[in-house]
Amino acid sequence: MPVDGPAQEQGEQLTLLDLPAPAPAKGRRARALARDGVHPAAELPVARVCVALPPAHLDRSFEYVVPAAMSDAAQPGTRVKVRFGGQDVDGYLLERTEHAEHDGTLAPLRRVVSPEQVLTPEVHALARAVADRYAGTLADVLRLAIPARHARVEGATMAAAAAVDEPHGETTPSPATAAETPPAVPPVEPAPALLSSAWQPYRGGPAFLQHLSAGGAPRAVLSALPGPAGERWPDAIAQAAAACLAGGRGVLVVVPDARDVVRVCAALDTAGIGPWSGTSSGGYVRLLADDGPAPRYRAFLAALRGQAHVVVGTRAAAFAPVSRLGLVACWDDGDDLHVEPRTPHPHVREVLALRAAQQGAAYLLAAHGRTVEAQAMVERGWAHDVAADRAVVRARTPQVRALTSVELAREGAAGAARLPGPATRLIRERLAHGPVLVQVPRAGYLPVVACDRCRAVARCGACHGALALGSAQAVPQCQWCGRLATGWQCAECGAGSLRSVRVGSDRTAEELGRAFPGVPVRSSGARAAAGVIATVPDAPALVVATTGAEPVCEAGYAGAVLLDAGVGSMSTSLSAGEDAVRRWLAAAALVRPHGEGGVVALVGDGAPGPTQALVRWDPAGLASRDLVERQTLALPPVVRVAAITGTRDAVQAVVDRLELPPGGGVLGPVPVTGSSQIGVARRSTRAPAQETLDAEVRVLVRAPLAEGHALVRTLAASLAVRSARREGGTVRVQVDPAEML
DNA sequence: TCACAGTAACTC
DNA sequence: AGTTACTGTGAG
Repeated sequence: MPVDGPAQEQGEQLTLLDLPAPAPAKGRRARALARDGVHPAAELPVARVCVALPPAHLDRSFEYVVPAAMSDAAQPGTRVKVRFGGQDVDGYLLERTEHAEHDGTLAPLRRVVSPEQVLTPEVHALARAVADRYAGTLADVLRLAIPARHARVEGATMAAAAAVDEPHGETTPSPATAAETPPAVPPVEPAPALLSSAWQPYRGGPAFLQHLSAGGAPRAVLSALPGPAGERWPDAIAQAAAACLAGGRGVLVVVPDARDVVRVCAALDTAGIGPWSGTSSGGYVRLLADDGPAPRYRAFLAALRGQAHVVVGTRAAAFAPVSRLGLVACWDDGDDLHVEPRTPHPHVREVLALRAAQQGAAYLLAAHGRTVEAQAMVERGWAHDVAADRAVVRARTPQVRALTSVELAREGAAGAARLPGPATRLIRERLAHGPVLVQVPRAGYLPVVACDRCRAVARCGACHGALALGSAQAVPQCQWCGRLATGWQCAECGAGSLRSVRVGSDRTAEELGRAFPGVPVRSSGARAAAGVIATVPDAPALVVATTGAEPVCEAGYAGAVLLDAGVGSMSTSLSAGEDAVRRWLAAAALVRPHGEGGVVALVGDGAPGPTQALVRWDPAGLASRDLVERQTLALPPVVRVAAITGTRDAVQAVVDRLELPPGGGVLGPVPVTGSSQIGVARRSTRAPAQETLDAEVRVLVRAPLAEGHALVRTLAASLAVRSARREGGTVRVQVDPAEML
């Protein structure tokens, strides 16, 4: 490989001899470089490079001369090292051109880091579109899209890759032709019985698959049904993948977490699509940050080289280079794990939508619940609503009962208990037939503690953080600064004793153990002793789980109890109702159908809309009503909104420069309180009291959807000015902010 | 007069 | 971001 050795030394020399750059005419450039010993590549001597630096005003390409010695290796999409502003920086070679647009002297590329073309033209276009959609930079998005290089993995798989791509031992692939005509994905013939069984119950389901395998680009929002093994959502996705492969195209599946990746991979196995073996071509790879750098890069390369035809992964996998992409699929788009925590915070649902449009791929959004954004896609006519008839829904789902305080009034005092009589009786009855799931909305043990006399929430005397009580603790501890609240006194009334106002999952498990002696109790959750449990056997047991950590029971739970319905469904967040329904449905979908005795009880006073949506198993109806409301209130997703959060002066400066499009407007600034301030407190060392409450404000800017591009463009421009001028303070921008108000 | 810091501008 | 060029003040 002539990439690392002589080429690098030549680069070093060049910089030493480089001229101060007094903007000579283009003809002189070649002569100057030749005098310095650089021979520009005979063909396409100019490289356009994206430098991997964060500042917003650097979000454009820079041109470099390609030395002849690097010409073969310096292909579009490779990682390169370039001299930029007096230092060596990493970058991506975007394009080779004949002539430079830049008037000054071009510096030479210093080094081609590896000949691997990790940035494909498709992913480049996607990353650009995502940056433009989210007021971010290409460099920021590429940081999310392309995993860190792992040289050993690259080296180890190089020979094998060459062998697969070029059976006759040609080690220098011709990238130009490879990009234009990617290797065809050989059609896979799945077992016919499995081809579409999971799609049969849905109106328009078989048609979607047919369209897909015929090479079309249908778009669907699927209301997933609970079902027997082989017909659950992972099977539906696997069968769609099989249909796509049958048409000779590749597949990308993005799910919220690693557990879902495992489920989809298992379903792919049963659908006749095995894991990529590493030696041959075909099969799926899993692409997760959780797997660590080496396996992750290995999977990335397998997809890049067209060896693996299916990629299953978590949010960053939305950018995976799948050759001949025919289908992008996302499971449960309402899960906030689909929002990238790093700037510019793109959402998988939107990334995949941009990608499907750019690459002519089919689009599948599948979930038990329904987000307003998905509903908007349906009502806008962009995607088909693929759902089962009401009769099928009723046959497949458990009976749902809402045990609200009205329902329980005749129970008297016992009705107000956290686990009222009817719920206890339901659990006892269902335990005779199998495991019963108990969903609790919060982890831990007595997570919120209040004054015993006046019921004010107990807060830390030093920093005002919320107090919590761990299971082995007698003294509550501050969740912000960690101090033990010994000798606590209520700031409101001066009383000295505490009580719990919300009860967590650990405590629930204890209480249930006492209420049902002899019944095994298992706890599942990130903070449970056994962690998150994947599956439980079909045997009588109480399974206590926090939301999102519900184990699957292959035979289905005999019943489920969803506790504290009011906790999640009545917050001030815009999507609180939708989120609550999504969590409830996730648990209820694990329960046997009504015909087999499956019953679900929702305990507590949830908001009426979400409660009805669960009882009627109609999340789309709720989403549709929410969408109407958003329309009348001019709220997203009917309008484009961006939240600008940070120190007051900095936010103000950014807002003042905006050239709002017609119909656009500014809301705020308002002081920020609550969770986003906790983040600040955690980051800014100790002594949070002063700094934390220091003027953090939030401004919301909005514009009609048709002006969304203009809004984001002016926002990006203002941020570019901010970074160029090095304005002080902090500013965070989030387009489509999840939490509002 | 030189020194050094604060700052403005640029990076192919 | 990081580097360099260029103002402006200060002590000698």
